[in-house]
Amino acid sequence: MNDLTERQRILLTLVVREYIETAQPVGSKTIVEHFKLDLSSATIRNEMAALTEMGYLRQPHTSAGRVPTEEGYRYFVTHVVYQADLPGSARDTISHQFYQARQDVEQWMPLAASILAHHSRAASIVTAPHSERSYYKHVELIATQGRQVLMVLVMTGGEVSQQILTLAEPVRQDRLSAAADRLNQICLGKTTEEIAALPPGPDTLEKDILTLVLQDMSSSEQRVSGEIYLDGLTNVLSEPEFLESGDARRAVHLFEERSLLQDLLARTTNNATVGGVQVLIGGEGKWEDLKQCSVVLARYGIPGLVTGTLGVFGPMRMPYGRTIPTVRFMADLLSGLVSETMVGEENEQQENTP
Amino acid sequence: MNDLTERQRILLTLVVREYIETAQPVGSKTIVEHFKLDLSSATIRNEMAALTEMGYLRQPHTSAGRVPTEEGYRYFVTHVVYQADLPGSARDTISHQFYQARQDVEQWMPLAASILAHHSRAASIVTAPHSERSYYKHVELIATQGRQVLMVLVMTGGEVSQQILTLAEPVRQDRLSAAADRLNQICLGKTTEEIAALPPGPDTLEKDILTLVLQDMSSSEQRVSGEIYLDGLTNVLSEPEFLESGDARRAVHLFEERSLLQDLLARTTNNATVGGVQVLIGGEGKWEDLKQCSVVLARYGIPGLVTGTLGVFGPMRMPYGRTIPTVRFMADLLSGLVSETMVGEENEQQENTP
DNA sequence: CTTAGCACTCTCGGCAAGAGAGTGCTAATA
DNA sequence: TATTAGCACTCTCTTGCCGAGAGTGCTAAG
Repeated sequence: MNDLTERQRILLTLVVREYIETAQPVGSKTIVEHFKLDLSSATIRNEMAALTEMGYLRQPHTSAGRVPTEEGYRYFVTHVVYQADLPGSARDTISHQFYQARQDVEQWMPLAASILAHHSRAASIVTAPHSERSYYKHVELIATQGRQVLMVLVMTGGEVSQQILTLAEPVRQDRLSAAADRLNQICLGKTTEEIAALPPGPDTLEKDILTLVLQDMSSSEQRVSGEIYLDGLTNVLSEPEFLESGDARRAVHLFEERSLLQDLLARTTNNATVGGVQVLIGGEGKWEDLKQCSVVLARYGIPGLVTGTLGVFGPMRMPYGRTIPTVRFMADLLSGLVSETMVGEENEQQENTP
Repeated sequence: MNDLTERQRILLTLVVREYIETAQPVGSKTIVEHFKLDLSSATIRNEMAALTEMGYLRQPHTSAGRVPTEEGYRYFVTHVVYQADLPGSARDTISHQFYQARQDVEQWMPLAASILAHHSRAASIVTAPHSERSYYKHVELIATQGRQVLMVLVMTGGEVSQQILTLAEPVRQDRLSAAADRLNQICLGKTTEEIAALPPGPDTLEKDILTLVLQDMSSSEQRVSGEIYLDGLTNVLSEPEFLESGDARRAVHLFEERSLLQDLLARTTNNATVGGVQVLIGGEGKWEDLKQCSVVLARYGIPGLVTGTLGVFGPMRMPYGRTIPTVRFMADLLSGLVSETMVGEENEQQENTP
């Protein structure tokens, strides 16, 4: 693959850059004029023919300019922009936005999605951090009308889940509180297995609740990711390649169908690339719905403990030079937030100047 | 407005129905053939001319069939389908789906959105129930690394909010738990004002937390609605009127920009209609982005206490006959769920066979 | 190896012609 | 008086065609 001459590499880069910007097939003349090369258009044509031969460019029809192929984008991404860094000014803006929202944990994920969408001018996906193992922290029982009880379960790491429990007969709030207190003493910090192994107490109310707690914790462990946040769909829809063809619908469909999205995100777990950012170009033959699209993904968090995924989705003609560094930076930033917030077990104190 | 003859009403209904189904301007001949009327197309033409004169129909161009105007849809909605009922089979299906998810409170809203989207074949909006007044229920403090503390605040009704608190110096978990316990004893069931009026204690940690609690509770009170759930965007995007024109983008934009959405939803608060379902046709001159669209909205919950909004968004050419009853039914269903789950203060027990 | 020149190919916008759909009007009819 | 058949008219949509424009590939010369 690396059989490109220096000039061919430069040329390919120029074509990709130009096409990304204009969405028009780019011709030899355009290149010469636009970039003031000391070459004639005929030379460029020869080189372009070579690049086309090699599979990096293609022509929509005989007399049109060239358009990058998936291979062409791939070359561009891996050899040219992959190592690019986010400009300091952008880093500062983003950090600042997060600093302002630092208190409001619930804002983090939507904010991350919004920033990603805005900076990459495409659609963004962010999943909330998710623990592979759940540790019991606290349960709360709230009496509602009739025989129904609202259970709020807090797990270490701050994951909260709510369930409704219907009892055989009404129970007063004070008895519920007492039951919750006892469970909290018994279960604090325990894993699913440890709780399951506890000797069953005499109280049926407590047994019922424990069952529900276990169910909740294990279903949380079985989930692949935390909640999914999306933003910036409009950015994608306004791209020319989506305006007409029905591809837009297919792409949005992928976004709405959570199971498909999960499938896509799962990809990052197995298949990590240097620097953590992974670029899927044109669905890589696996996702029919992503034919004309690219996805830039990264994983964040503490590997093996709490992790999440974030990424950007857009047309194949995507400003990778800005998207990739942004995704990388956001992943680092969220990793930082997660490890600061992560609840260690009796971890040493650790100073952190803001 | 009611100056329509019986035959004109029927005809208008037929035209609207036909157009909703085919998305094509409907001509006099089509009507006669399709509905086997004992009239000639010439008669239909005369009546159509009259309806056009009155503003219920219009012609895209001289020699095309007729298309309903906004007025036409409005007539159709108020005089024809508004009172329609959801078929029993659909009611059963929906009830069943909710019954299966009854335990999982967190599933309710996404499920409602999904069902609405599916049954109305359009995009759906559901806001989580939201209390106008917050009552303190429980606070949970979780030590994380360094000087940061994760605070989980549970309010009556089951609203949960999370915040990060950065302390002047590290504090151990047991001290945090003690502080939380004290606050929970003092504040249980209190409103924002009552908590604000409490005499300040000596402990700075507790004071800090109380400040944050108050801030959280009042910001929750100031919000107009709970979290917003969307679904079924793809349904809308695949409608022919959105496939081409850039209107799709504008509509999706409305969906993404939460502030616009809030604005739209706020409408239902002031301006309720009989039966609770409100239909906005063509933006009603107020929302430029909704030019070609309609929105069917309803409010659910317990008025003055906990309420939420739900609705459907689609092209003006929407199957109102199915959408309106579905929205009404879902609103009733969610109202039921909310009032069952709602935490009364020492409310009497009340039997409820499932 | 580079470049000027040229024939060739393909798209796209404009234009005209014909088909098709649907209307409005008029005059005849029940 | 209400309905209907008939007909001329209008407008859109498709098709085919033409020429302009853009870009290429090839060849031959520098």
